[in-house]
Amino acid sequence: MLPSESELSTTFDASRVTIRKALEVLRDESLVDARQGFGWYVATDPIRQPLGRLATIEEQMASDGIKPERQILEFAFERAKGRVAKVLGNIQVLRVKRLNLADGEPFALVTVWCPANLAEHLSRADVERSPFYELMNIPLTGATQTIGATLVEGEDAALLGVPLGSPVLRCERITESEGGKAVLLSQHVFPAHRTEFVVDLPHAAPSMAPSGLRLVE
Amino acid sequence: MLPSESELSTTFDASRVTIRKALEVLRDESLVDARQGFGWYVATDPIRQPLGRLATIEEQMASDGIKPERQILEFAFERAKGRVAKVLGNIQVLRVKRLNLADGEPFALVTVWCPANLAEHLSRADVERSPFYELMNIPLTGATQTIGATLVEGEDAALLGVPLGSPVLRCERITESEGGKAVLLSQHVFPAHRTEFVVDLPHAAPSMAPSGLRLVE
DNA sequence: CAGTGGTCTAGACCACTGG
DNA sequence: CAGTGGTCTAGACCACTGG
Repeated sequence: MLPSESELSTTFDASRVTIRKALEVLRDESLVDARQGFGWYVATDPIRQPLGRLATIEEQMASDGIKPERQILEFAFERAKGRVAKVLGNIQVLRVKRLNLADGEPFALVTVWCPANLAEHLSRADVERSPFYELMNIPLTGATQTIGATLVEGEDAALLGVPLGSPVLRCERITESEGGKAVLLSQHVFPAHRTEFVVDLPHAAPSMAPSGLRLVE
Repeated sequence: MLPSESELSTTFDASRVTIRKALEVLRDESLVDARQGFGWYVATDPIRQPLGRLATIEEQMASDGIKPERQILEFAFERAKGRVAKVLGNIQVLRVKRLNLADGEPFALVTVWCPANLAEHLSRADVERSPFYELMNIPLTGATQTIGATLVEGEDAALLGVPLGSPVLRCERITESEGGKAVLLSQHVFPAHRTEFVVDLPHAAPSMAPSGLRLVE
């Protein structure tokens, strides 16, 4: 259950009309629902539930008062090759390369590959506005992620605003849909001086952005 | 134009908020639209007006009982170069390469370039579903087109289903917005055995698909 | 019964359009 | 500049849920 509209009104210092407007937006997205005389409650939405509810690095940032931003660097449909073809199959994919910013500072360089047939509805503005896993029209059931460290190479250094050869965390995540089918492959590069992982779960952290990642200082 | 919200409010003896709610329902149905400081008006798809009203090759086909289809081959944001940079400027552009089909048979190979800032709202599905000029959020005021003939090269032959070295019509169109600013560059390749141009206008045919083009037999 | 969401009102301030 | 839509507020009445 959510707090009542009146409570939310006082909590957020907004009129009840404005609170309702916000709630109705969420209802349009099937995230919440209401019954007259009963109240608002979280909707049991099968699609986004599994992954969407979990804390992402960006939600963490938001709750810390840090403003997360995305900046799309590349957005292209192309044929999968190499590692991507191995994971997603030898098919057409959408590749999105983006820079994640925290308070205007780059903190992650992310490339996401998605089978083209699952990405045809996506615009460049879509992926700039929302995390990828909020945009998928299929249920995401889990993900596995590997974490490593390397020295930053080439243009990645410039994009992240760190010297060439700086240490970075390098992650790969494979996100799966029902039946264990891989539907997203992503690679993430984090400057090591700004970020560290906090891994405290035995099972893989199932969110698009590493849920165990934390900004330091 | 509709009466203003205030007028409607007094006319129907309802508060402005209620009037707005009703209008927003109609807007969701694309029946009306509004511009701040201007007013509410019946939605006649003003975007598509200037060019969209003109007969396109696809409308001609439809009226002939031929089923037009588009098949997107490439959809990528990239830096303009060469001819594209010369026409649109040295900027990021969206490049879309597509195959146009008539009753399942390829009849045109089209590449369209559009400045990225005018294309951020477009998905691959969008450009597959609709002609480009219906998707632009700015008024299109005109276009100039050149028509030539060459021999088909490389993969274009396979895509069009014609032998290597077959004759093709090769067109380039520059579509402009207000102030004569070029906002679309497109190149079209038509197998000569299936198509011919019918040019009967002194001024350039201002539609995305050549309005003077006709399928033969 | 007290508390809830559903609906509505009158009024306000703002950014914006067009003359 | 007066008029517009976009957004917000404080307050009201109602039908409804659940104890």
